[in-house]
Amino acid sequence: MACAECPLRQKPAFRTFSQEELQFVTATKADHITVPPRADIVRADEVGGPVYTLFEGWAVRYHRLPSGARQILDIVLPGDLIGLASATLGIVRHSVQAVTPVTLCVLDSARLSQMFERHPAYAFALLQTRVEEEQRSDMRLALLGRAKAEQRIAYLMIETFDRLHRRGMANGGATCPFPLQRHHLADAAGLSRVHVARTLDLLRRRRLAEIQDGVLVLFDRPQLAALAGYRSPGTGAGRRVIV
Amino acid sequence: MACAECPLRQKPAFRTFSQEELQFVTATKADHITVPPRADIVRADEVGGPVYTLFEGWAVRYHRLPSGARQILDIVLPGDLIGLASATLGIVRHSVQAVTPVTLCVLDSARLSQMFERHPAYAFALLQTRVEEEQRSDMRLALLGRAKAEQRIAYLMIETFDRLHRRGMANGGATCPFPLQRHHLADAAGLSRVHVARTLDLLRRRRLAEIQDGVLVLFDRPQLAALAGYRSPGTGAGRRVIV
DNA sequence: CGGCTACTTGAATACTTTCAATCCGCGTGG
DNA sequence: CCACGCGGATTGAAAGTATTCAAGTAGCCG
Repeated sequence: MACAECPLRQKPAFRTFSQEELQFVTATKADHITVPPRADIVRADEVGGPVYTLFEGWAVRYHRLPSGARQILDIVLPGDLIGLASATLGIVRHSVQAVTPVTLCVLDSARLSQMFERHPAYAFALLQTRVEEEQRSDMRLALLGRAKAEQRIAYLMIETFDRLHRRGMANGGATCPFPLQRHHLADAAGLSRVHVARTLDLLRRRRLAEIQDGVLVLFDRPQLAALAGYRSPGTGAGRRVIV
Repeated sequence: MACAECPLRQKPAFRTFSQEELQFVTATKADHITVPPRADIVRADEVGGPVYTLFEGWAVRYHRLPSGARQILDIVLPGDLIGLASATLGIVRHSVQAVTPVTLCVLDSARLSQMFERHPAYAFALLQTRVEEEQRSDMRLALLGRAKAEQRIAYLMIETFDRLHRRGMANGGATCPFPLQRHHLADAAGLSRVHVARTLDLLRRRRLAEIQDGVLVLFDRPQLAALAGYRSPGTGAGRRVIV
């Protein structure tokens, strides 16, 4: 798959490239690989390592605590960058695990500094994307620190739905694929599996949303958003960078 | 205060500048202002707005939930950048509040894109700094999602101590200024004030650490770090950017 | 038909919050 | 100079919220 034909690039979530930038990215792409579910794409404390773009499938970025507990830091969706830390700092402190079968574009991380020299606008857009991620991360921080179980689950549902939607992966309505299982949600929301199950049950019985057979359905998005305190991201002022 | 003489720049936490970069920053600095405790430096949903460097004093970055609850997203220490989101995306979703009297360097945010064009190495270092912040943010996420109250407080103590230490603000030993009050800690750790008080009491009686009259004392750093699961950041491979 | 994994349910327990009362230090104004 | 008010800290008790432990169900695959 050549970058020029990449279907992801055309989705509203992503920035449009200049001709030169596209050429640069194409030259930076080194490979195209596949990873099975449950396999680690990146391991914490790994040194060096390439940068990837998730092309297809879902993954989770997570951190394992000394106690053995796991915290999912973010859900990685198609178009998201993986391993920027290893490219900039030389080391990652988190791991990334495939949830579904996953396809990755492998990028030559050594070319990152060249990108800064030759394509400043592109580099700036990369920074923008990081800042946006930071804002999402801030919301999750507030979620874990101050929200109740139902709010946490509701928020994750809507946020993920919206992220997919902007990538053209939510078939119009209020439905999208959702391959995460109870234990993924638990580790993402800072809850126990049991409590996640009860909370999902609650949301379903209130006719707000449900997850059934790998599909998320938002029955009542306005109420769900109100419950979760969710606000959709601004009017696409800064658009995401896909590398 | 001219940037060339800025005492912060020489601390180990910060990157060394080239002559041209220093000149650029000096030209970017627009003003030098002071803010009293409890005042907001940045307000959520503000559009535009300048970029600041915290020159002196402490501040907190926080997010207010619809419920009225507050989550402190990060502690802002001297040398930290404030308001990068407004410069890159044009809008911030968090607020920043002064904890102590605070002095700020005001920077012309419009020059940020020029920086990317003229000083790619500097721009790259800025990205590095963001990635480092992201790693710290990841740890806090894991803390709020999966750690017990004592671990949360212990972690915040050591991390903050270390950050100050690298800025030359922890007088050698195991002591540093700590102007945050119980309610700040509560909002940072996702706990109630009452529980923070009890937890601090516990840590003091176990002779691990205490906060007394605005001063943090780490009695037994190794045990405290073990309790919190704290790992000091790598061997300064990527150094922070001060703007 | 096992054996596996994901999910569900109930009860007991643990952790944290909320509420309420009290104390303390500090600056103000009588 | 001292009473007063205020914000912050402390303490005890009661109420929630979420976890853990323990069974038990359902679906899938060899």
